[in-house]
Amino acid sequence: MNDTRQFHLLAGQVSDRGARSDEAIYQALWEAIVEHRLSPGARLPEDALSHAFGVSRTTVRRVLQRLALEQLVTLRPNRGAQITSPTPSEARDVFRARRLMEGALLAEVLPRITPADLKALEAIHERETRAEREHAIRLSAEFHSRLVAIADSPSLSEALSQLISRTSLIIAVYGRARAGCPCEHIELIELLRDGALAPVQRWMSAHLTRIEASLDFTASGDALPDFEHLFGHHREQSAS
Amino acid sequence: MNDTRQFHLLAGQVSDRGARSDEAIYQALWEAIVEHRLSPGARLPEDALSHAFGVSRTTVRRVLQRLALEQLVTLRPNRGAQITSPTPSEARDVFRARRLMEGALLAEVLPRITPADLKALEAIHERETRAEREHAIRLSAEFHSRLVAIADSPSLSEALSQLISRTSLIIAVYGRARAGCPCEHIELIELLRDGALAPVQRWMSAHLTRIEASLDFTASGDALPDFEHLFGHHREQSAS
DNA sequence: TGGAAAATGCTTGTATACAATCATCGAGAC
DNA sequence: GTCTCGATGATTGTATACAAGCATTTTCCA
Repeated sequence: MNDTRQFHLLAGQVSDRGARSDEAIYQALWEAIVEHRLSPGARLPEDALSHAFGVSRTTVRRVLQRLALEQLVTLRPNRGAQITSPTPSEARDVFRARRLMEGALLAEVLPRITPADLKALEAIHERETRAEREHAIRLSAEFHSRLVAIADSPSLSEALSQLISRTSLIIAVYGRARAGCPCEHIELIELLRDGALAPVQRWMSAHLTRIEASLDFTASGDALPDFEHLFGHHREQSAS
Repeated sequence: MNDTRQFHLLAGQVSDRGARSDEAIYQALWEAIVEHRLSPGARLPEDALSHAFGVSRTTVRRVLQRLALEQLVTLRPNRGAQITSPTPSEARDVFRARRLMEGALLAEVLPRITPADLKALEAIHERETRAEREHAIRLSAEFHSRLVAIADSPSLSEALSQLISRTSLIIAVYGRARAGCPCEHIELIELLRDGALAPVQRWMSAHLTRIEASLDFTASGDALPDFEHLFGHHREQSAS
């Protein structure tokens, strides 16, 4: 019943509609997914989204396809889109991939890191500790993204960003307590300041393993989120 | 003048049209790009493609968006799609990313490799040496894809596959002689058989660096490929 | 009363129509 | 003769219409 209002709050964030609204809609959905306001398994009817964002289904569909290629939503033929529920094996794969990539990337990060970078990471960590649960999850992802960005390799940054987003999804399904303890990140900053590669790599691997170990793969994780409360009303009934 | 016929030959490969033609069209375009039958800079008019493949622009557009997200084609607003011409800095980044990822991945490959895997790699190498120039490029990409697949990590395989495809694009623009000497791959197979990690990693890094070093970054690389000869005529004028 | 089959409603898949934007070509003025 | 401005053609961007598919519910029969 009235799916539309569920997404309206989401659409509220979208200011510049009209020209190139794809990016805005993508951002809104991406944040909602990463911040766990949209739970895995949630259905994403094109009609409701198009109405909420004030665009046609064509535009919504394009954004959904992009999210699907990034594995954040699953597109089943004739069944529509829903937030991806990673399987346990997919989850383990993502952590393995992250351990490998982030470990290797740190060797590129360390020689390039500047005091400004450390300051930026500290700032994110600071906000992490203060933020609400939801924002903390996004900020934790932002911390890792920012870290790998120091390596200055667009290809690797993008690949890892996708893995990081998917991690948020995994935590949404299998996470018990909070996601990987943001408090831990301060330890990494100290190690980065020291500048020794091996300890940094060891810490990162352990960090990711700790998060993975904190998961409970027995949970099912099928939920129907409350879209109405999520995105609020973007415009009344509208339409001509 | 009649762009349509340019793509018809491409469409000829697409047998199962109708239900879920996306994958077939994607494959056809992907192969044409990787095999250098479609050169960087080539424009991809939606109308011509839709006519050649016998589908609507909607379907073509979806495939083009996917290729764009994989960085194989570039989508400029109101200007349409064209095969991506990687910049020199993008090219260098791809090689750096590949050195890093493939190097790290080999540590995962080596413990898992089986005699069957070695046989499969040998088979690809065999076909590489016999194939025409065009197919050799695709087979070289396939060799690397197959190699990383042994690590059994879907996430990493997909990420690396994209980098490998982009490498083909880079060679198309900046390559002088043939792409990285397929003959070299036999050396890697021998090293893999030995089973020592360090030499394998060293070889791979050197292999990629050799390919990169063989490039000429002074070339511009703007060309308009002959679509008609490329894809042939898929169906006459058709349409109702 | 329980199960199965059919019908209805809703959602997606595809194609097409119309509007907007850009590139090209031509004409005119300096 | 060259440069600039205007018009025309082609291509893309968006929205909508229609058809096809799935899910649910209702109804009928055992």
